[in-house]
Amino acid sequence: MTERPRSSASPGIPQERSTRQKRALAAVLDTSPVFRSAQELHAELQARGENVALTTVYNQLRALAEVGELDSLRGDDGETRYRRCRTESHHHHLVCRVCGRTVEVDGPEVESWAETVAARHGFADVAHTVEVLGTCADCARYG
Amino acid sequence: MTERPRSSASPGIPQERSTRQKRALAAVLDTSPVFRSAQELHAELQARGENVALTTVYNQLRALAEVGELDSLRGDDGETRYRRCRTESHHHHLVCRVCGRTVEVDGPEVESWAETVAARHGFADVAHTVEVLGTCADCARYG
DNA sequence: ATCGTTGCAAATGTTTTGCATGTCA
DNA sequence: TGACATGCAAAACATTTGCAACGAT
Repeated sequence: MTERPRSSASPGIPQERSTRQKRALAAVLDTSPVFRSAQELHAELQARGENVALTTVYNQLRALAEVGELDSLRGDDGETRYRRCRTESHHHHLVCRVCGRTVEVDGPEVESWAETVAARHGFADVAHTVEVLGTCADCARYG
Repeated sequence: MTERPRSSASPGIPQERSTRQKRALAAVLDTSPVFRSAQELHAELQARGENVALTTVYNQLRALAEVGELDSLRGDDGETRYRRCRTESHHHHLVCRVCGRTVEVDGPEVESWAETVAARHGFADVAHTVEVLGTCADCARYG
């Protein structure tokens, strides 16, 4: 296996390519403040007249989430929902169980509590998930 | 529709029945300190020589969790894991990502933080999920 | 004898994968 | 052109459901 330099790309590092489908999905995600499932996003694309295969939506969402460009959330119904990250820093979510509206919140108390609790039990490399679920003001009024 | 009193049961309230399968599953759950999936529990039953259909395991787990006898947890892999409740009161979990060991922890800070954050945004009927994931001392040493 | 329970088979629903074809660079 | 992306069809999973047979009370 004699190696030979490629023309203009580092070996092994795959190139991202811009496609209509990626752009369309990105556009939908950009205008979507709440978490949405692959199916919902796919439906939205259809509604916009963009034909993108469901498979592709899945593939993209997974890839984007892996790279950290999307926040993902697994619901009780088994669906994974995605949303574009807004804040760079670590944060948590306050989700309305009725309309799905999401507010990003941070919580120094929680961070330090998690650290403390973990340390007390000898745990290292600590990560944590915090989700607060409730009924937002609007939904409580009319729901 | 003339009504007539039944011999010994209130109408509409179903009776629980004790079966070999239920007992077997309960036994496994009793000796299981960590969260386990339906599949794992089913395998364990097989290993013990108890033939219980996977369907039944699923049915039971769902029923038990509904009644609040089991804590359930949805993992990133899409599997739901179950474990017998230990504490009556509200609590959270500190889970070792390597061996799955679980410690139950409580956190007044978190509770009040969740309340506060939700209230600040006008959310009602607040529930929250908190999970701390880390590597426990043993696994960190040898892992 | 009743009526909850079981468990097979089949359905459901989400997500992944194989692979031939399309397309950006 | 050539590597990555797409998308159909089908697989892979976890879980649920229909329903006939079973068994605890």
